[in-house]
Amino acid sequence: MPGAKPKIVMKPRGRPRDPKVRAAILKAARELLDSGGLTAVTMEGIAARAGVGKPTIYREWPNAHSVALSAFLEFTPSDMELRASASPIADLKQQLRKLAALFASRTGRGVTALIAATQGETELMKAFRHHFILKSRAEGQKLLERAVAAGDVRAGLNMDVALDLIYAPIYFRLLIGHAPLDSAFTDDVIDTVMAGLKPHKR
Amino acid sequence: MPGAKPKIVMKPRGRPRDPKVRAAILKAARELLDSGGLTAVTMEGIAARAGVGKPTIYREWPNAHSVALSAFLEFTPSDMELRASASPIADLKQQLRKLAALFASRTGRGVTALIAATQGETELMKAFRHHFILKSRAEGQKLLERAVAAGDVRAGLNMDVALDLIYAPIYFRLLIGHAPLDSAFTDDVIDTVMAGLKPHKR
Amino acid sequence: MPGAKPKIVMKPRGRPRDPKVRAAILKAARELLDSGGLTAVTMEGIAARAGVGKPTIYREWPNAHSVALSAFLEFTPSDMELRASASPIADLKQQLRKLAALFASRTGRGVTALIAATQGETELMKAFRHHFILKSRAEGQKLLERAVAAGDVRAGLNMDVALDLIYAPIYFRLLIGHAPLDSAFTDDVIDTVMAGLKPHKR
Amino acid sequence: MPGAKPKIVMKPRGRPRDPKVRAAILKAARELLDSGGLTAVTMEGIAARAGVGKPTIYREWPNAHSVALSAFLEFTPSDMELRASASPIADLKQQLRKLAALFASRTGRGVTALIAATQGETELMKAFRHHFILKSRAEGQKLLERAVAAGDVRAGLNMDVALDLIYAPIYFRLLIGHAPLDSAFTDDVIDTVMAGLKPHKR
DNA sequence: CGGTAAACGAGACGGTACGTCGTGTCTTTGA
DNA sequence: TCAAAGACACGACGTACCGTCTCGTTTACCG
Repeated sequence: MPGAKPKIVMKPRGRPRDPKVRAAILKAARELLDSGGLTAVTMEGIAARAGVGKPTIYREWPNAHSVALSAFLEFTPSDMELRASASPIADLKQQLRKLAALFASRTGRGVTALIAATQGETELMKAFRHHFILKSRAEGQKLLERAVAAGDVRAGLNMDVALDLIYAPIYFRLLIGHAPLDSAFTDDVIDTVMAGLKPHKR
Repeated sequence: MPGAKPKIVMKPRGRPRDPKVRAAILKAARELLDSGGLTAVTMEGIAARAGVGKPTIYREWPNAHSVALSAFLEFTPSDMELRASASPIADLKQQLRKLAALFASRTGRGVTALIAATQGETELMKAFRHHFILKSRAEGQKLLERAVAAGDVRAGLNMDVALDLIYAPIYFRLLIGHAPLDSAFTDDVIDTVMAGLKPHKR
Repeated sequence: MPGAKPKIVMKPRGRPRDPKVRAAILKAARELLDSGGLTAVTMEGIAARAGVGKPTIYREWPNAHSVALSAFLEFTPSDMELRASASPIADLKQQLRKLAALFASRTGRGVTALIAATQGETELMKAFRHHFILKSRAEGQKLLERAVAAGDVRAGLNMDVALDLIYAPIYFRLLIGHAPLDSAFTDDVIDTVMAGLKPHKR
Repeated sequence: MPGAKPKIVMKPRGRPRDPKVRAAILKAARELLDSGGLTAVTMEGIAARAGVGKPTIYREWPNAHSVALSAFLEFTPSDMELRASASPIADLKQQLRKLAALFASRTGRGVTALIAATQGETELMKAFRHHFILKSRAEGQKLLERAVAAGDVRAGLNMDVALDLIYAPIYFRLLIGHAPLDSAFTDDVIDTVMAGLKPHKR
């Protein structure tokens, strides 16, 4: 698509933002999230820890939660580069394990709480959804399609529902905490989803 | 230790608590949660709206979130009295629809956010889990067992995982908001879980 | 006027204000004014030094300047109890000396700056004017009237102008600082005002 | 000192300063002082209103108050060109009227507050004192001396005190605001100072 | 029936964090 | 090399709630 998107550059006047400052802020936010949980992530705390003025933070983020989310997004490899193996189902299990590990981490736990605490349709929510939920689902969808092609999964399945069945349990256990979130569980999820609950016809 | 726990009644001296005050507090909390979301639920706000002193609230609840949760629990029929029909699967669908409706309501949405925002293992969390999650799961388990007995569901399934597959998607859509949470969806969840993803053997 | 002024008492509900807190705030304000001048008198500074929360101060005063003025008014004997001597003129000189000393002090200097910085007709200004300017003028007026009776001052003088001539130079020197403000000066002011600039008729 | 001070011209390299910029800054400062009082005069406000960068202002003035004072000095005829009449006393009255009018203006009121708020011996203070107070006093002194020569004023008067008596009341009324500052008042000041308070000997 | 103890409203209090504004210094690009 | 634009560290602003406390008042019960 050459020539498209004229990319209005709007050359920025004045002193450019210092990337080191941005990095310090994100680092501070992540450290606070890790050490003190969601409630420890305050604008004042971040500013103090990063050695930065509050207005500097407000210039880029509207509130402390945004900073924490940015930090999470920045520090986390959103494309969790799966080594495609022969079996799409095995790949799915691998992806689920990684996701679970990521969100079960200190920071991940905090971000999950953060997301949950964010009511309504905010920019924050959209960013998170795009970076993690949708990306995971897109990958998952590709894997499922490959599985369909390989004959491991039946055609004509309701893709949206199937994907929810796969990814929802992770967040569910994370939030409710009624049972552990480990790789045995995520593997079981895939197995059970694959097999269904109906008795096998024979 | 038979006969132990003599149940020291500790005859209550002084003025007894006024049940109307308690009701006013819960009412105020619920109204605030409905109208202004989670952030509107503050101790001061509740006290002002209920025409009550702050210490009166602190006498019974440790923080504003607890009050909101109490209000939700109090106002909500936790036993969602299912009319048992002939088909356990149909009953399951019915239960899921009710759950979805409950949590998709203004108040339910608020409580969900509240729960999500509650990090760590608090009394609040436990109460919520007991009243809603575990109760739903217990009912669901009974239904599944009946379905097994009826031959609709295969024996030997991993019950914990199966229940998570059933209930997780509701919270997932509620929290992430990537797709609507309606009865069509909850029905599809049951259907897909039942059928599994594998191609039907013939 | 018996029976008049029904004096609606409006019994104060809730916890009464702690006079010790009030005292601590005023003390802190005065110390700051003394040590760091007007710019050192900040709400945050006062709160920190008094070991008091900011809202506690805002409950009684609208801004830092008010606190400083209150402190000055509180700590200062506004009725500078003059020992009435035989000569009203001598009494006037004595009063002027005291006034000059009061406002030339560290705190007095600060308050003067404060007053000057207060543009417009604020409550603050009115309070200050009432406590110091008007009180001084009232005393001065009495002294002048006694002097008229004693034949030391001519009758029919423009009292307002005369009083301004007496009190203005103190503030003038204080604010402009073009020449020292000492008792020699204040005595000279009285002498010159008394004698006038015209050559003495003989 | 002939030949000395070779007047190192320091050939100005680069872009020369734009005199229009200076004017814009002073104009903005004066407008702000007029419209919003002393507190409205901020570096940021001036820069924004003048369409000028903050450093440009800091290059010439150390703080916002200085700019405001400069603006006042620049826009104001400091030599209030008195038409010398036959009577020095009448000239004095005329001068006092002009002074009062000048400082009673919106801007003048602001500058007065500014001066008063300036504690300590700053450059600002000195500049103001030199431009207005001392200049007025010098003129006044000349007039008084002429009056002495004319026999209207007694010789041997304490000149410093006399001048304070003349000029102080203007600032006093301006700052305290207990009574109006009009030409009737300034005329009365002169009259009363001239006549003194003592009864006329006969 | 009168004392006493707790509940209750009101609100003061020491705090913490909020989000904004102004300061004075700096580092860019553009003229 | 000056000017504009604006980033930056800093610090104070005034507000909102927090959770604790001290009041005076009300309402039961118990002696």
